[in-house]
Amino acid sequence: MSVDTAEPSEFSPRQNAVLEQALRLLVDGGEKALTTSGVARAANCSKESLYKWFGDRDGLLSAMIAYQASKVRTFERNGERLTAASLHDHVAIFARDLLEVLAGDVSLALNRLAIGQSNRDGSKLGKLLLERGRRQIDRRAMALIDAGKRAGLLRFSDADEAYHTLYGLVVSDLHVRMLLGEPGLKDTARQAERAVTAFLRLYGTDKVLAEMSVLG
Amino acid sequence: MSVDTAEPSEFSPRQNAVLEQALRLLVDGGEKALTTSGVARAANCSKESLYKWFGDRDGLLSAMIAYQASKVRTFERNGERLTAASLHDHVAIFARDLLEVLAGDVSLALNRLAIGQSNRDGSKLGKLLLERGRRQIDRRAMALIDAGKRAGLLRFSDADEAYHTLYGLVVSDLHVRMLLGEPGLKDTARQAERAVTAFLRLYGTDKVLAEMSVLG
DNA sequence: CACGAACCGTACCGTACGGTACGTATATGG
DNA sequence: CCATATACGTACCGTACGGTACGGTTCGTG
Repeated sequence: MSVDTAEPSEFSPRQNAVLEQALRLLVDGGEKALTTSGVARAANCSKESLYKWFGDRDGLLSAMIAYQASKVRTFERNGERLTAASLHDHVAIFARDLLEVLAGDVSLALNRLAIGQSNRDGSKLGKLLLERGRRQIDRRAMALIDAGKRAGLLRFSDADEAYHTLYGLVVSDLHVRMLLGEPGLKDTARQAERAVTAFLRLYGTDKVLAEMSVLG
Repeated sequence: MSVDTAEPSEFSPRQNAVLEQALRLLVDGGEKALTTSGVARAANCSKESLYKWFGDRDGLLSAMIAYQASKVRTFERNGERLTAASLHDHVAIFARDLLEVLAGDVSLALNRLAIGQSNRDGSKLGKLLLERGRRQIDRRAMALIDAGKRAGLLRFSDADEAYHTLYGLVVSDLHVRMLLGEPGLKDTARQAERAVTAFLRLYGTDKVLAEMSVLG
């Protein structure tokens, strides 16, 4: 297992600026618009530099994913003591954040890119996206539900199973629908609230369930 | 609202054979391998016929989706009286079928194709895929949970909400992971069973819950 | 049989992309 | 002030694709 040191800056500032422009091109026009000439033009750099820095086009794509992942930082959980109410709130916030991340322009564009290439390159980009992009949010969620269990508020045998249940309740088919381009999927608040209620009903201990029946 | 007459054969047999070959090319090599010349060669037809039948490349892609959707037929529900046990079984079967469909070679390839093009063509293919490919399975599920409600086994106010919850419980992030190329996601039986249990716990009436606590 | 429609195979065209090479400018260091 | 490195901009090359044109073949029909 490799050490998890997210290098402070995997690329030089100049290279970061180039990757930023590349992401912008990708978001605006899809993969077709992401040509090496286009990136060079948009970023005011030469194609020769592009190839020197990133090897080839696939290297550029990988670098874009790595760069974007390095930008997203999910704040660490503080060690406060959880109550039924605060657990509910934290899960709700997680749900909303998750939906917000998945619905982001850049996230959607990168997922589309990786999915489009996944049966050509042996899903190299897909693996990268899952590892670099999802680990953060996974860890945050796992820490949260683990804390809920330690506080006697959640009950489960397999934390991974519980997390995937939560994920499914929150996201449902929204991610794929957004990836397919379906518009007007912005009512995240209601969706998140429903998911939290269902999750707590499934995995909450009596303490939590009592609180819920009082409130709802 | 348009009449839902799935024409017995939207295309001629010859054209169906061509579309079959095109799907095979797409499944094997991804979008990059799906060239007009390649399709013509694989199907022993001329490019001229291709353009005559389908207009242009996008027309071919749309035709592939329509053709594949027309092949998938989900048997109608019979009107038998539901019991707690048979409801459980039917939902479990639905869950397994859903996962099996989503994990299919052709389904994954077409979803990847539509997603890859979704921010270029105004998500024309994505819309097509959702409308033609999902309506069948949606209707089947809605009919099932409606029957469960009429039999006094399920309780919910919004059938659409209940269905999306079931969908999320069954699929979780498996679909996107498969689209990204993650291998070894074949343990559908356990996943389906977990989803059914959770769904019935959320939406089952006392009748169902009693039965469940007896069984496990 | 003759005619025409549909179709096959191939050759062809324009374009656009990935990748490379070269000439020039800027800056850093001795 | 010179030398070296780095990077910019442009031009260039090979290739491969979408789309079109054309000659030859099959087949149904009057």
